[in-house]
Amino acid sequence: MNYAQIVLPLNLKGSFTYKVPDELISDIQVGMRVLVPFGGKKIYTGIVFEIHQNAPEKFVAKEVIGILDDKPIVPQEQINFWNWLSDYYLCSLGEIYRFAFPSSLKLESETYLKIKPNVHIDFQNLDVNEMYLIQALEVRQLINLTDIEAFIPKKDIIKTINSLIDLQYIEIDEKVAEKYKAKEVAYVKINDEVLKYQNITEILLTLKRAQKQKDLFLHILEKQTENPDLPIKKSELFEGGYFGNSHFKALADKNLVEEYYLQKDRIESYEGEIEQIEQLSEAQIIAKKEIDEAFEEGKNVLLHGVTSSGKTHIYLEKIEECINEGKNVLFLLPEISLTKQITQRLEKKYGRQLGFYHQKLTDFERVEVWRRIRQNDIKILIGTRNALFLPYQNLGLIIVDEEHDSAYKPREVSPYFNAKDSALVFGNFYGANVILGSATPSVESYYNARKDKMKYVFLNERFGNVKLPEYELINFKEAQDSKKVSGNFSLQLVDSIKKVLDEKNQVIVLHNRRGYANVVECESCGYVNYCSNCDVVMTYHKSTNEMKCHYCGQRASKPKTCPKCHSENLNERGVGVEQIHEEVSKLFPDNEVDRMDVDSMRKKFAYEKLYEKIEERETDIVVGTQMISKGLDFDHIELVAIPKADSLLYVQDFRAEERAYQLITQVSGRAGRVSGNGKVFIQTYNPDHSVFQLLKMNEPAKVYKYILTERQKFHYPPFTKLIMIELKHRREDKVNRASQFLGSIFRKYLPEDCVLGPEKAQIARLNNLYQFQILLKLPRGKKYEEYKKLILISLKEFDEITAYQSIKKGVFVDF
DNA sequence: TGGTGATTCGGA
DNA sequence: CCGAATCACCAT
Repeated sequence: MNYAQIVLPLNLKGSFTYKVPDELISDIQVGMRVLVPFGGKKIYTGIVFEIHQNAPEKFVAKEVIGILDDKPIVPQEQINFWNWLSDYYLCSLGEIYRFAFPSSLKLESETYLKIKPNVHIDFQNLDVNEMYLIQALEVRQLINLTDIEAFIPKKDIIKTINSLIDLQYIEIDEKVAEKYKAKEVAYVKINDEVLKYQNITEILLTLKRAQKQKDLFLHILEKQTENPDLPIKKSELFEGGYFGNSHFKALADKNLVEEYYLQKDRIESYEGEIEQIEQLSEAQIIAKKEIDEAFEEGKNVLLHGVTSSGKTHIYLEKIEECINEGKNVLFLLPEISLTKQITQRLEKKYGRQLGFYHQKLTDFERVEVWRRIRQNDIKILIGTRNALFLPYQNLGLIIVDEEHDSAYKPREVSPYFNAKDSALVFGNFYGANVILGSATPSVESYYNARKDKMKYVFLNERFGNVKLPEYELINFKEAQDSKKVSGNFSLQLVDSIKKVLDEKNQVIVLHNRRGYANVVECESCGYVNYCSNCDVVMTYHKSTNEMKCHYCGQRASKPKTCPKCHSENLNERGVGVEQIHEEVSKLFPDNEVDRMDVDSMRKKFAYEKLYEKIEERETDIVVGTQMISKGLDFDHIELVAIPKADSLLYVQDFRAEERAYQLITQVSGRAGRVSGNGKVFIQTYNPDHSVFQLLKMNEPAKVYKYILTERQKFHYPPFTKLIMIELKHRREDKVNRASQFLGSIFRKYLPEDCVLGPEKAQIARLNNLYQFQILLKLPRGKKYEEYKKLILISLKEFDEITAYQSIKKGVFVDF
């Protein structure tokens, strides 16, 4: 007897055992998709993770229904990777599977209704809904459950179906249908027979009384002879409106031309010129050499290149080398909107061998990329974190660009994994080299590189030896005391900006807080507007004149009077980016000032439009949130201003300083990219703060040394490992008790100083769920593995308490 | 008391 | 995660 371990696309621990029927045993292989029944009568697409002969003892295994692939769709390297992810991040294989696969590849059975054969239906005794359903079934034979909603009220559906089943009139059926459909495009050509055996002049004679048909025939013939390998699109013929489909049809009826179909990629590839890469600078050559050496030793690389140092040049060289060795490349980016520069350059060089994979593709587009990767049709794949799950054949190089970016580990979607760290392991499974690149590496990566776990390669100069921007700290307290301020801007800053604008250059103003004012408060009774779903005050957005909750998205209109005491003295407190934008517009009325944040970029192509506006220098000042630190590589930005820099540091998070450093450095990098005269103004009440002082020195090593010392002092990563467990429930008392209990289990197994909490989460209630957190601070190395086993035991012990099963639990490794 | 919506539980 | 089973509550 043969059995298989199957992973199902459900959030369930581990894999499930199924019997492999004898007729399938010769075809089934690890990594293939199979159809299996699960639960009541549903059929799912599972992945074969193992084939063995051990009959289960505690239950009777169901049988595999069928195999969907003729060769494995998940390569062994991916299977290893999934197992590692599930083990390291304490998440289930099912979760990973659901995340990894486009849903068109995960077929699920759908429930259909049909009329039982040979029944006599007595319409007299049916109610209206039952009548509708029967009539619909008589017309359509099969009806999908969701379609019924169109003609029966939702609440009556179950009742209607059940009663008809009781009457033995209808039955339920499960069907699995292929979802993916190739897109087909019509092409035309001259009938082969015509070309071989007939005389063109004769044909033209027969067409002499149909001028348009004749013209069309000649048009197609001409195109075809001109370039026999280039298929002619049918739609192309009708462009300009001279020919119509009737002309074509007439020719086709005479068997002179024919129509054929080709499957078309949904994603258009670049088909323009192919270009060579530019020469590397001296510094780049040295850096590249160091990378080569590291790869020889089998080491991965952290490429720390200051802004505009031309990391991309080096990537391009390494990509080229890898391709020449016949291997493929995976290029990871934190988000797809940043692809512009890199893709433009790669497209010109590799054309059709380039593929994209990211969250914005439709499902069918994803499937097409899947197939092309599987057929080894794509040499370079540019993608976001979900591109780690494509079925690569022969991966030689992985590049993780902007490796510090937090988009590599979003907290909102499960499974919770960090794509940057995972890429290193993934590369290992494939025997591929990995480069992590950034102008501001994460402290963890920097530490690992310095500890020789990776090779540290530092590119300390901008390309073409352009000078790095200069930092200037403005003591805002002093400016205020000497009355040299206008709102949130010191006169010194205003003058500096003016100077840059006078030279027809551009300015960036960073203020990392959305909305207009943080809080609207009643002056007489102190009332503030809380979100009804979350324990969070709502932010005032002036542009849309509404209050928004930034966590659950709820909106409300702005109160004109205090809802509690009806006072009209409503006070706006806390400065948001909208307010800074308004201020800047007033300070520089003759200049064009634009705002860039998630709220103003919501409209379609808003980003593209603004990007172009800046590029064409129609915009003089861009005011924005952290968004402006990414991808805005323009030649004429000479000044970056951060009017309220302290707000970047006042965040309750041990990474606050790291983040502030990264954000300021990234946004500064936009200044003086060509001129080398870039200036960065940081307005602060604490000009002596270490982060600001260190930034000013422009010596990254000192910044990292400072942050690492702090981290070591307070036992934070990279010196310890953090695991955070979050419990959520609608009822506060229940989740409170549950987290106390879980905390006590942890304390039973782990040393006291490893367990912190439970505590109310910073946002105690989110979307009507109360949340509590337990933080585990664990030692690194061998001890960690030991402790992790104990954590697993603890979590299992907790799961066994039935009363707490309704509590939602999230486990975040490397929090 | 039966019907409805919410909660819990098992799945191979 | 999904559906079946069970539970809790309310109107009749």
